[in-house]
Amino acid sequence: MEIPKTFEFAAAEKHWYDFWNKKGFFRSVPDHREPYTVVIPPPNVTGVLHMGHMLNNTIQDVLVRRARMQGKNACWVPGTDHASIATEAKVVALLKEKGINKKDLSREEFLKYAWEWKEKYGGIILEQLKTLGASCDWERTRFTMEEELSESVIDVFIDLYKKGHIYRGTRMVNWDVSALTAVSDEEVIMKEATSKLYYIRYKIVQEDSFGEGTEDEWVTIATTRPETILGDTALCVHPEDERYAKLKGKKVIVPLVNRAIGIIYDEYVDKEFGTGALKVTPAHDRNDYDLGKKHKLESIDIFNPDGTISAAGKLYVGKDRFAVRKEIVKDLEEAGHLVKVEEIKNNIGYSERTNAVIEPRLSMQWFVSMKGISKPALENVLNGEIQLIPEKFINTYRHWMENVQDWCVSRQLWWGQQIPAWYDVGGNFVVAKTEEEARELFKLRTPNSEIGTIRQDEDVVDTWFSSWLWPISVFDPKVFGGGKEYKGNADINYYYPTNDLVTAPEILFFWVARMIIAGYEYRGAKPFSNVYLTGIVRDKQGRKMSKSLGNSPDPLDLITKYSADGVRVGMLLCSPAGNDLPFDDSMCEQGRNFSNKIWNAFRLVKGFNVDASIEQPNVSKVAVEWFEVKFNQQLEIINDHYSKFRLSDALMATYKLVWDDFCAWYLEMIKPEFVDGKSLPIDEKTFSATLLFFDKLLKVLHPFMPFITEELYHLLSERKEMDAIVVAQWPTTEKFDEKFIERFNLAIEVVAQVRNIRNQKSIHPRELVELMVKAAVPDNSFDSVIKKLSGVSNVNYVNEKPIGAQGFLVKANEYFVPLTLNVNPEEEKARLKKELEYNKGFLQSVQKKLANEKFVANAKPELIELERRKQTDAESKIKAIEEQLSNL
RNA sequence: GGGAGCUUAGCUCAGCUGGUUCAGAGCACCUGCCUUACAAGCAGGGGGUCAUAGGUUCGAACCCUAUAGCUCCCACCA
Repeated sequence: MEIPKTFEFAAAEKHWYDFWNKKGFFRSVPDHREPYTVVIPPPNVTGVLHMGHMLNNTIQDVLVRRARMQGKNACWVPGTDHASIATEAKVVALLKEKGINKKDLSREEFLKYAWEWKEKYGGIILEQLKTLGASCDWERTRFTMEEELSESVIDVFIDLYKKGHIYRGTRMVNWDVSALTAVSDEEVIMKEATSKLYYIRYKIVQEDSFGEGTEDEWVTIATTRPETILGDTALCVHPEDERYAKLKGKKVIVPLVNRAIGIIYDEYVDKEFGTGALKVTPAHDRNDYDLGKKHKLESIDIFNPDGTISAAGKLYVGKDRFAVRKEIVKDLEEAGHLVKVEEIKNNIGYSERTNAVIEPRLSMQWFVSMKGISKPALENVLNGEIQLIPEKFINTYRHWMENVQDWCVSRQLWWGQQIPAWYDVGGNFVVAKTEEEARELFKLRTPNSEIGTIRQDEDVVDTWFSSWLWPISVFDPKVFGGGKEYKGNADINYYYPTNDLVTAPEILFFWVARMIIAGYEYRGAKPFSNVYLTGIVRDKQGRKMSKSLGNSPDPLDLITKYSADGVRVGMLLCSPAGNDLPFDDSMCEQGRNFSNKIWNAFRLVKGFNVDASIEQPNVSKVAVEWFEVKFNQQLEIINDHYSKFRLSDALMATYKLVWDDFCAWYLEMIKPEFVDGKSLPIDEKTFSATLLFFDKLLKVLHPFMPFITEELYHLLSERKEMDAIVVAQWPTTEKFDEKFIERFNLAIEVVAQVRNIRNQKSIHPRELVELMVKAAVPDNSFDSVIKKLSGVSNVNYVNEKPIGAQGFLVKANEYFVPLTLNVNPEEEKARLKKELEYNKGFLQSVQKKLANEKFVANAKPELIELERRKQTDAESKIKAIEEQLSNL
């Protein structure tokens, strides 16, 4: 049967994925083996696979597959995240298209739509991961908002509240005017922008006057947000600023609204910035808020939640803040209050989810107090209990943890876990799981009074407040079972702590840090031992791949075009941990070509005719011996790369082992000759050794290229029912003779040199040449190799340089290829002279080193010995070249 | 404004505690090859003042200092 020239991957990928799944190879249940556990960073349930996921999940799959082959009980838990803001926004938008306004729906109705939509479109991404080959235990698939997991979130909220780590308070929060919710500091993205700085003058009046200023005196302030003057309640200057000494005992009038406000003095003001005078709007600026608290100022909230001016603003009511900014500038100018406008660079916060400009807003929210509970999370990263890879992220992590701010966890949304707080009509609240429990708590508090209707807090918790439990709750949704005595179920006791977490550095604080915090709080142990932080996938121009730029290829298209194995290899080829990955299709092409190379090596081996009666030729014997050694040497290197999470390096070492060592050298050595239009048969010994090598190589390749390796594993030999490479044993390293490789490398160099001469002289591949060797200590062990691989008919050992031959040197040995034609003495002379010059220079530098007393005194003995050897080597080399030259 | 890191071949990156296993790899490039496993290939080859300037050392890509450029993180200058 004719085997196709290229690997037909599409059918094979589907076939083998189904096979693995059906046989339950990805399934993990606790047993006696050592566990190896990874929890997936749950993608957004509404998400679609993008290049970042591809990189991330390829890495996880490589780690998981290798661990599985190492005999560990590998468990990779998949799942999705409910992503409250993103999903709610999506559902709201979808409803809008249908002509339904969220405002017209009850919470229950809205949630019904949301769930319907989740059931229909959610989790597509998990299906897509299967095409990549992800070996997750799909029976363990979890969703952060499923009932059990939600319950654990509520339990944890209540528990933290009881412990005093959660509090409710009015704070200045980041308000997303588009999603109509508070967001945490981490969800605000600061971007530098060029803004206008408006200089606006306020009229000065006597303190006791009420607006009717008589003096024509002014004070000018600078602001980038002129619309907020509607909420001004003071003007602030530096206490030592003489320019404003005249303000003592005065007031100023807020333009347009004509409200008289007082002057406060505070060192917070930077005298150099603007005019040194600052308007204070406590309701709409974090600093102003602090000033307001300090100086007991009134706070006027001039905005509605959606960013329009509220009634309290008095003017422009109902209009959007940015429209008002334009309008008010015009009005101020007309009224003669606008002094000048400057351009400045400043930072503006945008919502991570909706990209709306964040509005600082005073509101009542729930917070997690971070200082106390985050302590072990910092300590255990600093002391190496949890490793960050690459290490450079430790600094960032520490900085964040040392300056950690309280975490605003309430969100004014419906999609998520509803905060378990209950209010009575008087606005008093208790934190309880159910209404009944809440009532009891109220009763305990005020035993004598009647509890009327109570209502639950409308808000939900931040998504990260649920996903920070992920490494625990996927195994034991009870998390802590409501008490300290809770020991956890069998799963969590077996799988926790997990081993490796693979994720993007962007969510180091959002998620990773918080999982560590929750891990120590609720399991008294780290959630994982290693955190592998991937880079960001960028396009050729270095831009981040994003939907809006349209510069991201569709991963599924890539898989169709280059095969899943090809794409996996492509992703991993140049992505050391923490390095950005400049993505290019050509990398996948390289991956695809590699899998084709492997396929063709298989075609060759499969085509061998075995003849048990023939003896093993010497060249094959040497080849087998050499590859045995080479494989062990390389496997050791590959294992070492893995242990350091250097996956690109592990892949490259594997790539070269297969392509160069196995295909280019080994197979070429053992390949039977071709005579009379037919390939000669191969001996039994060599053949079985080759199959064994191939088998080992496939295993080492498997984590990177699961599909083709499984296919070939079965094509290479008959396999039993449950014998599959996915669960095969990772090859063990055996002792090897490094010296043998060194000796063989000399033969490789001779082959390369002869080939070079053939190339230069355009000698046809089928035309054989002779090779003569002049060596002090002849070693003919590799003559058969040299003959076969460089088209040499005979290797002759001689004492004199032959006439009319082109020579080269390997170490101190001289080699000659006699050429009847084509030898140009002048060229040869020039070549030799150049080589002589180089060696003389080299010798000189070595001699200089050895003559240096300080070097001899300070350098290590081995090093000096090495230098001495170099010296004698160079000397004999020079002698040989000089002889050749004189002979010419 | 504070902090961290980076700068090595056309591109992407290795180069461990200073010493030819120190100037490397893959891709790209150039030159030959349609040699019955593979043209998605084979053989060979050319590319680098290791960002710049000083210093330490017998010896520096590696250590120190300064300079330039880039990247990221954190931060309430209106």
